[in-house]
Amino acid sequence: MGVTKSEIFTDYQNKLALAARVLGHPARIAILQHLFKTDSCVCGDLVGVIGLAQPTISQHLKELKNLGIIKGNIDGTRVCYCIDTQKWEELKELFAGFLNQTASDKSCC
Amino acid sequence: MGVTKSEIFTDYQNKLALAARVLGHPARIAILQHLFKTDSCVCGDLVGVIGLAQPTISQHLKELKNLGIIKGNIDGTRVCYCIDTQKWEELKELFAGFLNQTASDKSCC
DNA sequence: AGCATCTATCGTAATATTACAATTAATAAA
DNA sequence: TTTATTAATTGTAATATTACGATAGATGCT
Repeated sequence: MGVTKSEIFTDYQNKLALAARVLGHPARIAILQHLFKTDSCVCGDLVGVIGLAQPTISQHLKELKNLGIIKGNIDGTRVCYCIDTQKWEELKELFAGFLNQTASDKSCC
Repeated sequence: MGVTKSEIFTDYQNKLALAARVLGHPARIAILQHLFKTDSCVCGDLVGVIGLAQPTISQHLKELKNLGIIKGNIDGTRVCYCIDTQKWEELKELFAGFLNQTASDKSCC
């Protein structure tokens, strides 16, 4: 086999796992960090900043766009990217709801 | 190719991405939810709860253990699992530090 | 129009992940 | 000691991911 059995899990479980998987690559973390750091639209210098080939960066940007947390805007021959602040808040809430769970320390473990 | 170029990224980027990737499967989300929900040691009923084969569950548990967020404790023929609350707090901080970044809304995007 | 620049897509190779049957290992119970 | 029970490991097939060269598409410039 080798294909995740999404159908046996809840929508929440699938949604959270999908979001986590998109964050699960250092290049995508680096891209997001750079977008926050410049705090402006980043137009075309991502390849130089990250250090991967242009098609690879394009592929990572596509996944971030698919998740919805970045937006692209065509500006001549360039494309400018920035964080979708609305979607970022939603992502934050999604993770917070999961990570803020608390467990009591049990003697058995 | 096909192998992530970890060496071009920072330790933080690699660490966060690794943690996110471990959370990036619905079965592992489901396992963690179950551990929190029962708020006690879960001994042996995970296969029935999640709905995947025993070796598959064992494999997912191994990844969660490798990340350090769950602990296992041998109890006769069974193994009891629970959340490592210390490590969970660290994970929470790791994600919070990243997710709490804010961006201003820019007109270009 | 012709050329330069930048991004997306296609094709493909290498590697990683997911799932499970079969087996092994370890303890409990009879 | 034999048998039952439970978890981990091994082996393997199917699929997904990652990376990049080559190419295509779109816009700007001369």
